[in-house]
This record gives sequence, structure tokens and C-alpha cells, in this order.
Amino acid sequence: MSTKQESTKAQERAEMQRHRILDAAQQCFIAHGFHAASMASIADTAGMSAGLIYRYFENKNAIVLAIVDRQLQLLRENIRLNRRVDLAAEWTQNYGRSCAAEAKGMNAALLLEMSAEATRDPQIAAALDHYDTTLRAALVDWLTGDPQAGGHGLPAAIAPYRALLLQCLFEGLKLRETREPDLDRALLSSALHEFIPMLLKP
Amino acid sequence: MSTKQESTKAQERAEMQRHRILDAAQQCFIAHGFHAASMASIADTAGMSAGLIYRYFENKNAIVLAIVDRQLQLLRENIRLNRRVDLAAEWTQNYGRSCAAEAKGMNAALLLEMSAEATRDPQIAAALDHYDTTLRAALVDWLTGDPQAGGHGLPAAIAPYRALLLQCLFEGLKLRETREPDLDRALLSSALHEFIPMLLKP
Amino acid sequence: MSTKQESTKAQERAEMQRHRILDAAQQCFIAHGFHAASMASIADTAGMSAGLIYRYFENKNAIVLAIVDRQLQLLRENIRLNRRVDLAAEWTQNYGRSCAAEAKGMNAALLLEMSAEATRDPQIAAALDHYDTTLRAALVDWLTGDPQAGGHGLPAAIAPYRALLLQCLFEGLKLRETREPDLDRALLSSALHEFIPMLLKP
Amino acid sequence: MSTKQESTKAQERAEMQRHRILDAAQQCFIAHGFHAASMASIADTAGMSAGLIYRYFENKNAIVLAIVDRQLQLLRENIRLNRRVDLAAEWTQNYGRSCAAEAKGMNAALLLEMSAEATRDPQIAAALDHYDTTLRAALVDWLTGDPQAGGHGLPAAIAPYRALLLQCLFEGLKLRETREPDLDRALLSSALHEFIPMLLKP
DNA sequence: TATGAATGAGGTTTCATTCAT
DNA sequence: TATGAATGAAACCTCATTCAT
Repeated sequence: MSTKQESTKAQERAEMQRHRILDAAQQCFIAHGFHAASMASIADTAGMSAGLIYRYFENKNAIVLAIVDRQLQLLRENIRLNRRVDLAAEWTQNYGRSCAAEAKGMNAALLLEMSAEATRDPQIAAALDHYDTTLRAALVDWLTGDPQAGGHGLPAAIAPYRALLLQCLFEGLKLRETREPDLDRALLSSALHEFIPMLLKP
Repeated sequence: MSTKQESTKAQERAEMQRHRILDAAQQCFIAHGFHAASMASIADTAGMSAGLIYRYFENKNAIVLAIVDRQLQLLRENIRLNRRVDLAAEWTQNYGRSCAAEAKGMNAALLLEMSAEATRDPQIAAALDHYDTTLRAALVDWLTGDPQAGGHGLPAAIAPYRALLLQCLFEGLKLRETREPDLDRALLSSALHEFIPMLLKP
Repeated sequence: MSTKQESTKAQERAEMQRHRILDAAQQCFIAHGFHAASMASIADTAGMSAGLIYRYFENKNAIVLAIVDRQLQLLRENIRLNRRVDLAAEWTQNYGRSCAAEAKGMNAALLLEMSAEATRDPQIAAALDHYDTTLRAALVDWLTGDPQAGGHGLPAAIAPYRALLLQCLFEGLKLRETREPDLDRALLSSALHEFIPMLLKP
Repeated sequence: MSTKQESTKAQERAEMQRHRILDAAQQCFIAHGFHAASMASIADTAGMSAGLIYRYFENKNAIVLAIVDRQLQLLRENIRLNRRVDLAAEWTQNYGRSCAAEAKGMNAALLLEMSAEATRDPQIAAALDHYDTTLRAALVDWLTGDPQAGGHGLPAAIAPYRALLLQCLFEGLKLRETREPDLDRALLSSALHEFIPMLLKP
């Protein structure tokens, strides 16, 4: 029983170390990009030796993939579609927050890095592709769903391209966030509040 | 006079060499990213020696900056706003074309690379910022302009956020292009043809 | 008295542990060589932690030396010269067996590794040298010994170079074993049965 | 024509550099073994930077293979079988010379290193195997050849195992050379002069 | 103008060894 | 006694940049 407890404790510790490394890596990747961030800088940021990282990740690429997975997981968790959420308000509110390096949620700069890298790395491309497919389906469900249950009752014929537009708008907004983190919120709010409802109505 | 001619000829040659280098660099940057692309690969692609590149560019970063400038210039030239262009048709038509490495125009993958790098490199950030400002102003002009002269006669109060939305949509579409270059064109066409007009009407 | 018993038991246990480590190390050294075999792989093979090995051996080099000693001990034990053994038959029979990693006796690959390392490490060189001297003396004794007592009755003048030839042939055969483990046994048998008797006769 | 000359000169220079690197590598490999010799030490010995080596060899393993090939080539060149050479005299004379690091010919320590590595690296094993096959065939030819033409006129039935014995003896002698470079030459000479003739006569 | 050999700093990764538990 | 996390040195290798030719 004691060995079982100890093994569990060790596993927890290992999980914490992985977390620590991923947090450090994320900071470094945001600050310098996947390629320019060095293992040494990640180790420094994590407050450990570079060699130790290899006890928890096979190589640098494994860290990149783990970061990508984690970010996509965050994105998925952020999708709260089964209730009538006010997308315009939420997007306005979140705007600019995901750009800071210390931000907890999905990071805009990282999304760019991931997308750029996906054009080169098949594994990252596959991960993004899977995410895209999942998200698109969820959006269509949400758009065509019964309004009583939080859906929008759109006909199945038009839902797909509304979903596409929402996705493009969301990502375009993320990209803009990296370029104009201090964009006038009032302007953004007006824009989104006028436009998004159009996409949700039949 | 002859020296002047010769000097001019030399300048032209220099300009051609710079072009050759930039074309090669662009291919490499698209294929591998700013950091992973090596000077050797650029030299190879350009069909010249690595050393020679340094006669035309101070260092690798100067090439990156030149590429960024060139891309933004392309984007500016692509903006044909002083006539009533069919944005929806144009965007649909161009979709997927800017992803190929050999594409002449703005390249979607490069846009991502540039945007990502802009969060790190102040010079690139400044260049993109300048581009953003210019483009936004041009869009507002176009939206508020006299319909007779190719404008859309929007009130000055709403033009700014319509411009913002157009920009986000455009960039979101570019990002999507890198992820789904084979997206169903009919779907895209429907989406754009329904929605862009809404953004252009009072 | 009880402390004495316990201490003895502890010593036995320590000896067993050393054995376990050496067995594992031998496997690893055969598979990867002295330098390429890692302490981690030895620990894995021995089914213990890397740290524990250092309780029984000062460092990796001490393991190498212990392995060398053990192998030379095996070689010495294999020399059964005080009886009229059929060397040709024995060598033929053993050929190819000492190449497998799990072989109990002297391992051919290890002999090469040891000999190669001896040209660099003075301690290993000394161990091999001592073995060589011992073996040569034993061979001469055997060759000059009374035939009634298992010797071959060679004159003292020629015994030394017969011994040298036997040694070279034996080692050359070991070397060949690593290169052609599947050598035709009939060929080998013929060769040895014709040649070795010549070396043993006046 | 001038470009052709220049290209030839460049190729010659490249060949010289490869030579310089291989010479340095050989020294280091003899001194420390394939694994323990570092690229840095090779570079130091060759009087160049470590990076430069990679312009001439893809990686460290390519250097090892080149050394192996070169050594086997030396061995092949040393085989002068088409004349009635006095093997015993030649082997006696060469004994001990191939052990010095600065020796030009085949190096005994390297032969051990190569043989040991061949049990792990398939490419080296293949190279040695090819050499073995070639050598064995050449020996059989020599043994069965017409005495008038430098052969020994042995029947085809016994030549194969005489060849095998010669090969084992030769390699056993090489191994011994690393252990007893100062072996008494008179002893060796006697041994070889008595025995090798036995192997060459029907 | 043009080459490409050469460098040196810095990248990722491995591993013998130590030490808190 | 035993573990295995942790370190730091050193391994292999890459690449932007310089410079003699």
C-alpha cells in the first residue's frame, strides 16, 4: 500500500514537472518562436537543468507537440456553445488578454506560431486539422440546434458557411490581437455586436 | 556620361541580384520558416554563393525585413478600392492560390510567419503597423466615398468598424487558406457573397 | 557471534549484487562496447537503479576492470593442460558458441573489446599482460611435460615458439569467430586436426 | 579552361583535406577508440575547426567507415601473392611496426577496433566480410596456383583450410602485436619459419 | 563581382555521477 | 539498502558570417 502511495506521489511529481516544463516552454515559444527558443532558455525559465527536461520529454519536438495539444485543448474548452452565449461580448472582453505571455488561456501569438509550423510539420497539421473538424461540427450543431436548447435554429443548408465565417472572423480577430492589442474596445464591440447577430439569424 | 551610364547599369544589376536573392529567400522562408531556413539554402536556391548574398544584404535579418516590405507592398498593390470591385468573387478566386510556394502574390504562410515574427521583432512590427494604418484609412475612404466614384457612401460613423471587420475577415481567410487550401469553393463563395455585401451597405 | 554471521551474510549478499551487476554489464558491453554501453542500460539489465551500482563499484571503469578480470579468470579455468586434451576437437566444438551474448564462458567480442581497450588503459594492459605471461608459462610446461603425466615431451628449446603459435592461433580463431560465426565446422575441424598435432609433436 | 583547372585544383584541395582529416581521425581512433575519440579532438589533431570537418564528411560515422575502407585497402595492397614471397620473413619484419600510431600501413589496434565495431555496425561488418571473402579467394588461388607462376601447387581439396589457418595465424599475430609489441623477434622468426612452410607444402 | 573554405558560437542531446529521500 | 531525480560536462552537429582568392 505504501509503495502504491509512493508510486502515485512520484507520478504526481512527474506530472508537475511536465507542467513546469510546458509552462516555461510556452513562455519561451511566445517570446522567441518554436525554432528560436532554445532548450537552454526553457530550462532556465523552468529553473532546472537542460538535461533534466529529457527525463520528461523525448526531445524538443515532443514539447512543441505537447504545447500545441494543450493550446487546442484550451480552445476546445473555451467553446461554450450549448447555451446562448453572447459571442460578441465575450470576444470583446477577451480581446487583448490572450496576447500577454503570462495569460492562462489560449495565446494568440502561439496560434500564429502553430499555424505557421503546421504548414511544415505534418503532426502539427494533423492536430490542427482535427481541431478544425471538431470545431466546425460543433458550430454547425450549435447553429442548427433547437433555440429552446441554446441553439439558433438555422436551416442545415446555410449553417455550414455561417460556421465558416464565424471561424474566420474568430481567427482573424486573434491575428489582429497580436498586432493591435490596444485596439479601441468600443469600436470592436460595435463591430461585433452588429455583425455577429447577422450570422446567427436565419 | 559613360560613368553615369555604367553606374546606372551597375545599379540595375544590383537591383536584379537583390531580386534574385529575395525570390529565393521567399521560397525558403515559406518552406522552412524564417529561422529554419538557412543562408546556404537561400544561396543554393538563388544559384549563387552564400558569401555573395552579403554584398547585397547586411545579414539574414535584413533579408527578412526586405521580404516583409515586399509582401506588404504586394498587399497594398492588391488593394484596388477606387473602383467597385466584387470582393467576394475576388477573394473566392484567390483563395488557395497564395499558398503555393511559387505564387507571385502575397503568400498566406508568409503572412503568418510575418505576423508571428512581428510579436518579437520591433522593426517588423512597425512595418506591419504602418501597413495596417494605411490599409484601414484606405478602407474607410472607400467605404465612405461617393458611390459614383467607386465608393460605398457609408456614414463616417460606421465605416471604421466595417473596415475592421473586413480586415479581420480577410486575414482570417488567409489563415484558413494555410490550413484548408482545398476548402469547398462553392461554400466559400456562398458565404462571402451573402456577407460582404452586408458590410458594404449602410 | 551473531554480528559476525550477519556481516558474513551481508558480504555474501554484496557479492551476489556484484555478480548481478557484472552479468548485466557483460551483456551490455558485448552488445554495445565498453564506451557505448551506458550505466543506465546496465542498471536496467541488472534490474536495479543506476545509483545502486555505485555502492558496489566506484565507477564505470571499475566495472570494466572487473569484467576483464573475470574473463581472464574464465580463460585460465578453461585451460586444462594437465591432461591430454584434444585441442582441435575442443576448439572446433566451442567455435561460434562464445559469440552469443548469453554465453557463459569467455566471449569473443569481449576479448576484442578488452584487447582494444588494453592499448589505451594501462590497468587493462597489465591484466592482459599478466594473463599472457601465466598462459605462456603453462603452455610451455604442458609442452615440455612428461607424456605420462599429460605433457608432450617437447625439448625446452622449441617449446616457447610452439606455445606462441598456439596462442596466436587460438586468438586468431577467436577473432574469426566474431566475423564468421557460421564458418563451416567440417573445414575448421580438418584444419585444426591437421595442424595442431604438428605443433604438439617434436 | 581556367575554370576547369580551378575546379580540378579545388577537387585536389578537397581530397587533401579529406586526407588530413582521415589521418587525424586515425591517430585519434588509435589513441582513444572509435567512440571515445571526439570530433573536437580530431579537429584539433587535424589543425582545423570541428565544423569544417562536416564539409568533407557527413558525420562521424562516415569518417569511421572511410577509415575502415582505407585500412582494408591497405591490407589488400599488402597481399603480394603472385610471387613466391617469404611470408615468415615478411611477417616477422613487419611485426611491431603496425602498432605505432604514426605507422603508415595497417594498424593492429585499428584492426581490433574495426573487428569489435563490426559486431555492432552492419556497414562495417559488410566491409570486413567483403574483405574476408576476397582475401580467402586470393589465398586459395595462391595455394593452388602453378608453382612456376608463384603458386604452391596445393590440391584444391586442402587449400581452403590452409587458407583459413593462414588467415587465423595472421590475425592472431596482429592481435598479439598490440599486446606484445616488443616480442622477441628471434622467437617469432623461428616459429614462423618452421611453421608457415608446413602450411604451404602439400 | 564572386566563390566557398573556414570559423566559432551556439544548438540539441546524452550520460556518468551524486544525493536527498 | 535502494531509488531515481537532478546536474553539468561534454558529445555531435549546424549555421550565420567572414575573408583570402
